[in-house]
Amino acid sequence: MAEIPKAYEPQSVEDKWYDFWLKQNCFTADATSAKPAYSIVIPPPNVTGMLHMGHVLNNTIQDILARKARMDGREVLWLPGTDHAGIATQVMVEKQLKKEEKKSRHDLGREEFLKRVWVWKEKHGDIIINQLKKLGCSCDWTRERFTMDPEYSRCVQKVFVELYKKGLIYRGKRMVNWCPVSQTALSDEEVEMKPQKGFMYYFKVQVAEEADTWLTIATTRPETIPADTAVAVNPKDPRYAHLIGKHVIRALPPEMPREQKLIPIIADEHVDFEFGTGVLKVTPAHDKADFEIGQRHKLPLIEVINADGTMSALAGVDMAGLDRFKARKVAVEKMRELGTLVEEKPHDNNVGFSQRADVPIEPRLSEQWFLKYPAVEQSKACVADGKMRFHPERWAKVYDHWLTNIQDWCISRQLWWGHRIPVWTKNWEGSIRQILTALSGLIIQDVHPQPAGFDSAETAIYINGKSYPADSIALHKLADSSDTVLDQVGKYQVHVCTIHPQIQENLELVGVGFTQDSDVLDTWFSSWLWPFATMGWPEQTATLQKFYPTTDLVTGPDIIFFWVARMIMAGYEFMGDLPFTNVYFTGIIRDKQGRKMSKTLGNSPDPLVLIAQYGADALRFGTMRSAPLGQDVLFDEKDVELGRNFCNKLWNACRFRQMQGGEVQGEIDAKRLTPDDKWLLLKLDQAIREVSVALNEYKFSEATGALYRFFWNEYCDWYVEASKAVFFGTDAAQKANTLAVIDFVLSHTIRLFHPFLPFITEELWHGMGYSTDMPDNQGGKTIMNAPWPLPLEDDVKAHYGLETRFLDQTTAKYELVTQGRNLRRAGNIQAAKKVKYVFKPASELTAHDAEVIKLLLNAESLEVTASYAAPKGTPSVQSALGELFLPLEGHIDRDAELLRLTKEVEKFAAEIVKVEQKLANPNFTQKVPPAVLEEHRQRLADWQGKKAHAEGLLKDLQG
RNA sequence: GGGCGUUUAGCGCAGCGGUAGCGCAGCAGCUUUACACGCUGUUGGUCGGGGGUUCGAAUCCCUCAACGCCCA
Repeated sequence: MAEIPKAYEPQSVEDKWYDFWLKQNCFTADATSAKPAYSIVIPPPNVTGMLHMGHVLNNTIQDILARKARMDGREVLWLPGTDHAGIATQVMVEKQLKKEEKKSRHDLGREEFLKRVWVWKEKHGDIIINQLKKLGCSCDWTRERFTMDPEYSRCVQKVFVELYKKGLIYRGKRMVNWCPVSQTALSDEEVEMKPQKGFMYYFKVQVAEEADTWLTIATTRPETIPADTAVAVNPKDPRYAHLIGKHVIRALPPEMPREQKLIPIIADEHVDFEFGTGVLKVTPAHDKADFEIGQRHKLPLIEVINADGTMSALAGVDMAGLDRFKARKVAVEKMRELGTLVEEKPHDNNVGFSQRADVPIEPRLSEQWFLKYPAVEQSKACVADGKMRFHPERWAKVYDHWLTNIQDWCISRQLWWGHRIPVWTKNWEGSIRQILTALSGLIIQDVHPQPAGFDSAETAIYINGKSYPADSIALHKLADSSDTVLDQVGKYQVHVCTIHPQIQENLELVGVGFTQDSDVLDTWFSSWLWPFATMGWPEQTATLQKFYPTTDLVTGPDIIFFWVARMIMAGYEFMGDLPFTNVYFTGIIRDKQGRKMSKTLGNSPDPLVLIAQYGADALRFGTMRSAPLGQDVLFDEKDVELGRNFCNKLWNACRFRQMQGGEVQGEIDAKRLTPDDKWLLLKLDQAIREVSVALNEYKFSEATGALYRFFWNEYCDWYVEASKAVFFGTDAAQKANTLAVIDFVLSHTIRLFHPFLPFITEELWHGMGYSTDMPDNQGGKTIMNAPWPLPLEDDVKAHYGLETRFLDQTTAKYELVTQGRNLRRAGNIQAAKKVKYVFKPASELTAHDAEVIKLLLNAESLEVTASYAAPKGTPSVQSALGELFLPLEGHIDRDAELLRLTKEVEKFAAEIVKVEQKLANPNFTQKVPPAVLEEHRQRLADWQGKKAHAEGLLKDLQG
């Protein structure tokens, strides 16, 4: 720091040091290191993502953990990367295509479209990565991964085949959440429930067998009436029990002949008496619960809504082709015309929305791939028994509840961008023997050498659901066997699931007739492998051996099911061990009114703008300071401003030190330590303890709070001001000793701040010269590797004479100063006026302490006289150290002084009453521990003494 | 409907059995030779309501209420 600007200017400092760290490979993890490992994998942001406040919170925490671990002497791997984000990315490129070329993805075709996505990815995919660098993230960029990298994709495919072979993956026709806009299935977790204002429609249907009996049914979705295949009542419901087994005449579509409109009245325990009229229309093709009822009662399925959300021909002439919401209105109108509409009432209900397209999802029957989750029990147990810890702990319950009620995972998506399902299908006519012979020719293995960790076993063959060996020789042998069943000619569906490139090639050959499944896998089906697929799995790489399982995971609780739980299962299933030992769940960033950050509200500040304005350190510090454990974070730009102010304070405190000159980091002479020095060293010791404990408990706001308090309120406000008593003096040796203390404290403080404020601390570390004496790998090159400060050891404390009494004594001295300053304020003394104080010490006062008190009081002089006899009415305060007078020689503001004293007496009296009441209670005095009783008695005496003193002054003034 | 969380000074939070605290804001003053991104002093609270346990409750228990989130 040759030239010291008056205010800290972050921009150039930040860029300079980030470049330095990169050039020096400071973030690169060494898998061969002998140091204990610390590892953390980034929750991969979407490639389409832009840095928002949630990223700032999340990644600052990870960076703090990583930097702290490095200072603790650990070999740190913070593994970064991005997620291909199936729907989000595809939608984005499709939009661009439409805007720029007025084309749809179908106009281009699958292959060409995917080329475009890759072009987009190459061009824009590293935006968020560069933004993370701006924030100071110390990720190992040499290991950056993308979930569509070829190696990563191979892992996804391998996992698919393994699970497929185990029979955990199956294809099934099921109700899924269908997004009519994106035209793909969504998992439950991608559906967001939103309260909606709608209507409950009541309509009546005639019982076919009893022309006079009409049933009233309540529904929110009248457009699905043509898809009703039953009405259900609870068998215990006396209102309807006698009708079970009879039929009703479905109202829509009206043009349908009566006999085709007859649907049965069935009994089902699940029908709620209370809801609506107690009669439920059952639409198995368009409602999840109804589908299950349909399964139980073997009801037929009628689909009246198409994939794009329009009505099918089966909906009848009035509705066919209409959008589902328009059709609802038409259905109501039709029933009104028919006279079957009884009433419509406003009704609030929860409707599932597609998170991506923000339209109501449509429960839809479709053929999808499902996964039965593996390693569920182990995953549950590791959290339940504390092997893996959640912070805050309460998320463990949520996790456990979800795992207990777990449902199969719909892993297929009808998208183009993603990992294509590695299954090839052929509908084959002939005999199994012929099929086996043909397959044995296709399943030629090991023509291409496989990467380590992959082998030919990763192929599975199913013929009409029956498994066959995926081995050319075995197939051949089987085809040659005399089993006559093999000669049965028929129609067979053959599935080949393989990651073997040669086999894939063979299957695709013209004339062979296999076609690959057109679906891709859910994006989470790739990110659940993140903690190990990023480290070179399935090969047992050095990285994997050194850094798996990872130490911490930092993420939002909103993806506890999507991602966290699934990673744990994948960890056990494929690595045989948990993927991380601690999970820290951040809060959600909200604006200062507590609203979620959203683009539409425009309440989401751009972190890069904030960084440009205040500096990355300021943004980090402000965010951490206002982020309590497990609570949502109410973001206020004021916090960033505070962070900037803090950096400036730190900067200027160092500037002050520099301006004093002298030797850097000289030796501390224990004999020359003043009580202020000792007080400060003890406070530093306390701060080191507090910050270390807070960080171990993931209490980041507490850690920043402790540092802030120590540095600003203790070091700057008291110590630095007191040190001026030495610097303004003439004792050179004493000055040097004070400088040595300052350097000791600053060099520790800067290190304590480094995980939070990486840039300014690196700048100061070098600028102040604290790096010079350090070995290269211990802070000589960068503060990143400087040792984390440890609490002072007992022998060190003994050597420097750091007895705890210096804490109390010095604190009392500073309190005396505050009281003295208050005297002059209360006496309406002009701030600019230097005044004389007189101190009457209770015991001897050192010249140093007298000088410090004088300086802190900004006094013209401080006369220390044990025998001082104050003129009557002289304002004074009493403390443990003695009595401090402000003699004003006739310039007393009598009214102000009266007011001050009266207020004091009142306050003391109130405190005395409180303590006296307690002490007057015999139960209290008898049952309370002696120490507490003694403390109360002491307190009472203190207050009484103070009150007596103030009353004495008051009396003098009045008399 | 079930579960979880929150409720402490105007705002944001800490305290989780022994004298109610911090930051911001507010108020009053200050070109004090590191810092006005600063300095000094200072006003605000029957700790959501009610009940209980205890010598003693913001803190433990019960109950009610409001708000928020998650799952049906």
